[in-house]
Amino acid sequence: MIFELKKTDDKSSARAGEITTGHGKIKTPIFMPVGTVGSVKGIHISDVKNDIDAEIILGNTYHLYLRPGTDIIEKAGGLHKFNGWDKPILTDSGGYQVYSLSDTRKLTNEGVVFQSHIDGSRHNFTPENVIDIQRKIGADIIMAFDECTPYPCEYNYARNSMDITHSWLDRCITHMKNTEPLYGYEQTLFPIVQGSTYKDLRKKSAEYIASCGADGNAIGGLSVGEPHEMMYEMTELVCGILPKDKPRYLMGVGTPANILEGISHGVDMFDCVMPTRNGRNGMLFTKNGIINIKNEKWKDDFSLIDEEGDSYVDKQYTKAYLRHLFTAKEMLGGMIASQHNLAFYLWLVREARKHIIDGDFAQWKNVMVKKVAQRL
RNA sequence: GGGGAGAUACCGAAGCGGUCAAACGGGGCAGACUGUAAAUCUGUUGGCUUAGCCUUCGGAGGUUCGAAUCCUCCUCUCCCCA
Repeated sequence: MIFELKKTDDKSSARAGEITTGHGKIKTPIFMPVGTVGSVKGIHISDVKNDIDAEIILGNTYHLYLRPGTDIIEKAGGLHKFNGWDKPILTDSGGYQVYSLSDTRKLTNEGVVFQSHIDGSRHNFTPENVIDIQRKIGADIIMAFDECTPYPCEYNYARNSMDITHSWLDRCITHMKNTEPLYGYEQTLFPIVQGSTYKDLRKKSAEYIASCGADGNAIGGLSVGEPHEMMYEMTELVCGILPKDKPRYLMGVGTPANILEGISHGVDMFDCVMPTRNGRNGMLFTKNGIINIKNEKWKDDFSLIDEEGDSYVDKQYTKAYLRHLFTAKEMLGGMIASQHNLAFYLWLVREARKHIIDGDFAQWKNVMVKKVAQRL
């Protein structure tokens, strides 16, 4: 994997760059749609590619391992062949499930035993087999196995968890070196900074991760309920320590405003379920603010979903019609909203990149952050 | 024509003397959602000057300290038989 910095902003830490992978290039900053079980929920792969113009999507180790099972993915020839997405894929390691499924798992220094949310069966995840699974999935970017700590989190728990995540990282790096990609293209490991909301822990973790010399680095354990200012503060602190010549990935973030702030602090990659999940639940993100399309006020608004939107759904359907679909519980409603939201998120990061290159990112960002957070 | 059942809030439907402004569904309205156990979940749903008061359980009377609940009459609906 190669990362090339194209431009750095004068008035902020924002950067424009380009990542080259075995499945093509990614222009940064980038938003990566989440496709947990191998599908970006509700969206055809052709629309992810041609309408939304996504450059890379996510998959999830825990979920794909449980279903359809690593053997099926391997038989298919990897996730790219299985779902038909021929651009880069990044897989999360299951570290987020250590957090989100905390009621049904047991964490030790060795790894994590999960009880399947599907059938209750027990499954052992270690840094080593998580790498093996991701090798078989065939992700271009592989995430290290970590614990995403909850918020709030006691200092001692956060410190101990960070130490475990670091030790797991060492084992991931070793295991990456001892294994080979299965499908003929390079796979790159991203380590993950943890440390909850404690500055000293974040600093220590960022220094540790920086010292590993990986081709890209991630910031985890944020956007789990902490105040936005805290998230920005941690992001800024960590980005100041992580190497400048490697891409930085802020995991699980976020709202359009979160993403713009993240970019201004030097983040290059983002992913979040928000455009799809909130879309399925009737929330539309637009450059002028947030719409709850289920609200009564849209019932006879026959204007287009988003006059300035890039997706064909924006010009194909009206707000009143989309509201009707939600009211009638038609699945097309969630699909349209998801597609609109993803197209908007991709527009947002492309526009950010343009402004970084043009040199007026900071002032553009300050205006946009306010606009996109408004309630319409 | 004969026999039977019933009328409760936006709709369906419990309640069968006080703890009933009335369970529970649905619908309506609003909110939440951040490396997806989510096409899910939560709140709210008579009015008002809201620790209280006012008006509501088909209509009109009545019994009772007290009625959605008991009695009388009326109106309407549904089912069965002819």
